[in-house]
Amino acid sequence: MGRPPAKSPAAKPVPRLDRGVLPTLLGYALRRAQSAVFADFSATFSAAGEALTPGEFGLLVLVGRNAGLSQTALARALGIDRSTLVPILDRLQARGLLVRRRSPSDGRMHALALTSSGGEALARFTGLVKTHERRIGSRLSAAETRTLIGLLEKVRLGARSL
Amino acid sequence: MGRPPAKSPAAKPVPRLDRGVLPTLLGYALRRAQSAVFADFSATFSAAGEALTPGEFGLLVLVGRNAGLSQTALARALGIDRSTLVPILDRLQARGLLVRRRSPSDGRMHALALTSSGGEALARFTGLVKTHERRIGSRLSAAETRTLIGLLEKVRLGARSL
DNA sequence: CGGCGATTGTTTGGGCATCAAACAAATTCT
DNA sequence: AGAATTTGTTTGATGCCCAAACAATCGCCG
Repeated sequence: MGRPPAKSPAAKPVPRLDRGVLPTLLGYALRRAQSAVFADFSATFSAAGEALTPGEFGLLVLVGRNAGLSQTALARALGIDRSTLVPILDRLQARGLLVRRRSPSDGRMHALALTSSGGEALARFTGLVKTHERRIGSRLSAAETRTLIGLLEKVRLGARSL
Repeated sequence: MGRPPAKSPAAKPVPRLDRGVLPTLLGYALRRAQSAVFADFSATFSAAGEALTPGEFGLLVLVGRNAGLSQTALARALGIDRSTLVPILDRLQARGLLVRRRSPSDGRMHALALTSSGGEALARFTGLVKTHERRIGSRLSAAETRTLIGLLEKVRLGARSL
């Protein structure tokens, strides 16, 4: 499938370009893997007629599991600015997946919560994520997957320059 | 500066929020590691008074190592659309790091090449990247780093849904 | 108890990545 | 020669990201 067996002598040279040091770089491998995984995530959802990004999934899980979370706390957990979170919540709220309720104890805060339909959607999404995870981990044994997650965690901690 | 050592009993509860299934997900670990690594990359460069993204570094390496590369070939290698590449090259060219020369053999193509100053800059950048790589890999043995890169490659191949 | 400082969510403004669609110029195929 | 393809570009639409400024609200402290 790479190229027509041996037909046209030099239809498309496909020069197999030189990547220099890149293949030895951890950051490069990470970036490429991340990109492929993101594409697989998107494809898995759109194939099921759903639309969601990994970030939105993480957000929904966090809100679903932590009742009455504030936007600032959520932004912190996601590692993004509070102002960045606003349009994301707007969209999710417009889709009817979550609501911003005024906190009774503190009039400044919004207590975030999934709607019932948001809860159902999250269950559905979680199923799709499991399918997706099965695919991206298909070339790894269960032990390798655990190892990988552990190593990624070490990288994350080592990178801390924030 | 983090917080007053042990003064007020419950100044900020910091509720340690529940991440649900997220910690078991490979995609989640990947995304978090990627984010931290990106931040470390930026910090490493800006601390040295330079400014570059991982993507730009990869692009420069590719152009430096593959003389006369066309924009379409480069976009393919980077996994982005040719139209996305245009403003990126504009910026790099404006910084004097590379040039678009018209190909003598094919008037449609641009033969990309680093300028001499671009070559010098790339050498400097490569040094910074090595520093950065040392930091993000600081909690890993050399063997673990190799293992990690190998596992990431397997993930990338497994994810192929393009 | 009244004002001041801190916190929260939001708006605005700027930057950058990404894709799709449409186009002119150049090349290649028929 | 004429048609089809390729290449780089422009335009338009999303979306993420941050910083700075702001109104509303809360909490502390005099």
